[in-house]
Amino acid sequence: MRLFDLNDPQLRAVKQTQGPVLILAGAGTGKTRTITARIAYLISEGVPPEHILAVTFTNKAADEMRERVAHAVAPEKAKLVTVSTFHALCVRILRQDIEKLGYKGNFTIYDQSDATGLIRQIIHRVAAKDEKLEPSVAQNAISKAKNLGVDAPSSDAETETLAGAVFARYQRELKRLNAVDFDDLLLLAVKVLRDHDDVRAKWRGRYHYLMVDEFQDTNRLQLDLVRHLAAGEPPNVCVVGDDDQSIYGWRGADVSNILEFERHFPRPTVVALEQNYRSTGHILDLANSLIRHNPRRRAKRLWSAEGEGKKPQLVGAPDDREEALYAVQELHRIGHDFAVPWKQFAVLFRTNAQSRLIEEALRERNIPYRIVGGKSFFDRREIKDVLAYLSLLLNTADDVSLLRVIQAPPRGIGEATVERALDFSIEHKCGLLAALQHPDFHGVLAKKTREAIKTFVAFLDRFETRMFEPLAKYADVTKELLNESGYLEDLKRGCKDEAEFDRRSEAIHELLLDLERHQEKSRNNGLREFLDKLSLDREKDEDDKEKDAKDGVTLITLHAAKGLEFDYVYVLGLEEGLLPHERSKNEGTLDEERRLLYVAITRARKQLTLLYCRGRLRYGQVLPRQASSFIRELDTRHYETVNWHQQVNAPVEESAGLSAFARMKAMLGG
DNA sequence: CCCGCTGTGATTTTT
DNA sequence: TCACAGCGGG
Repeated sequence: MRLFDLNDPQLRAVKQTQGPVLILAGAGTGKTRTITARIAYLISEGVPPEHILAVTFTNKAADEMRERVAHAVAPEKAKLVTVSTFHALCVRILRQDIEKLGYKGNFTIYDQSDATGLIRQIIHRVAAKDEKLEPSVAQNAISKAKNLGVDAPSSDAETETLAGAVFARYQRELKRLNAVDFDDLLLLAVKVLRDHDDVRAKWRGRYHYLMVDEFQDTNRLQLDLVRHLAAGEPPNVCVVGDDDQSIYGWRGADVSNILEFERHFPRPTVVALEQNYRSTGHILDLANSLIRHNPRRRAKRLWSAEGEGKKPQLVGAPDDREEALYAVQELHRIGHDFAVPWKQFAVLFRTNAQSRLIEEALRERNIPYRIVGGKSFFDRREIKDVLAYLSLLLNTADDVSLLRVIQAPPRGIGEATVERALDFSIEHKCGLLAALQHPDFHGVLAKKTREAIKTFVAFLDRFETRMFEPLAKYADVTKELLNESGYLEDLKRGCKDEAEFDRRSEAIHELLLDLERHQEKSRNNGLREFLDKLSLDREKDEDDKEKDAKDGVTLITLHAAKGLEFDYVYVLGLEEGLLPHERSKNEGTLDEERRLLYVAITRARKQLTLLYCRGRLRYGQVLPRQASSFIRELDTRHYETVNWHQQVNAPVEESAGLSAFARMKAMLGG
């Protein structure tokens, strides 16, 4: 690592290896480079690389850091550094020590939708006829509680409520299924470290230097985890983050972790990185002028050595259609006139629904685009089905997977039978698979159903044996399983046309290829690892080449844009009620809304356009809108207001009549 | 089992 | 308006 590439504060952060260190890394200030340099420096100072642990939130960040470490130090040393996400780290801890908590080591990890399904089931079972509870609402509440370290309703009174009862039941069911959800990974890891001195000692002995990225996004459990892992007195914990970019409070992230770092780790070295290498001056000053209005924050001021640049623009459009047309027309013009590749442009918005008008406008002009987010590869039905088969073979107590598998394909075990088996399993406190096989259960069934169950159970047995035979190839066995179960046939039957079946079976094929590659690399226990990795990393790694080659405008939510940067950025919907969002007023999270806009502004390298409209089509009606109160907080010296009527000199389009109408309507409404 | 009807609710979503 | 879950009928 070339330390002379670093600026003074960065260098200070790198060289302070002992005790707690807080690096306040403003947007675009070279955070990752500083962390990487610090790891390299530790190694150059003689710290064994296997004693270094770096924790991130996303797999993407972990991959990136791993790669950069590999470039900074000798490969054989880089390999020994542990770079992991919070969740993956917890899986490692739990795979070794979860038995101390009464789970089995081969537990299944439920993703969001698995968990939702289970909660839906439980509500169905627990709720009285006149009671209603949205599964997602319950799931959110449960998640929030768990993120605070609570693993059961805190009082009898609470258990009396439907939500409380569902919570209690959900935790109990998970344990019975030998399954954990994402929050459990943290919760249980903290628990096992907290309650078992030997476990804590083991993990503390392993890592002597801890680094945590995006510390402003940590929740209470994650802070607890760090505290349990941090060894030494004072502990060598280096956290990196930016309180101004804390935008995940609604998911349990607790800014006070970074704001009150000194309380958790006394007498830290605090270094602020303020020199920004991304944006031009006006953009940074605009961002500074906004974020200044937040009361609780660590003072810092981004600056650039690269000059003022172009002033950001503020555009007020008559309605959302015009807003979209304006943004697209502008980026089209710039892209065209200056031959800027489309991937240097991004359109940012608060809610996913806002992307539609932009999409339409881009399509009209034949401009390629990509939408970040949306349905992932692993949410696809056929992929979930195959993974359910594999999970079930590894953990036959996993009823959620069993329920999925039992009806894909339909095999003569219908809903009624499953319902009865479920009741039986609850009554007799056994798993669903055990219930299906129980002689007492068979008593009440028709002969045909009994036979169907026998066939199914025998089928599972057979493939369990084959899958875990020595030298068995997982991918091959799975292929046979999908054929022999009739799954593929059923999949084909369910497809509208040949093309759809090709798409779906191709997806499965890809998955199995991944599995094959994975098994070749890892020795034993490879299937569990494979499933773990998939549950924790939803990103289907497209070929990097493919990704790079693809050019297109990025359409992305404000949240998802954090950490990214683009030459030209358009931020839509700076309106009261949208940004800040309506709900933030009730929830008292105006600061976080402000940070959200701050994050958006600081994404731009060269040029920034902020847009709002006076009327927005919502639920079929044009509603009058007011410009965001945040606009008043922006320093007028650092942006210019675009006069709509003068600016819009575009060729008259078919939309002209409509927009005049909309404008009139908006005027009348406002 | 599949389809279409009806009612409902509608931020953000690293893992 | 629109998407989607939950249902009743064919």
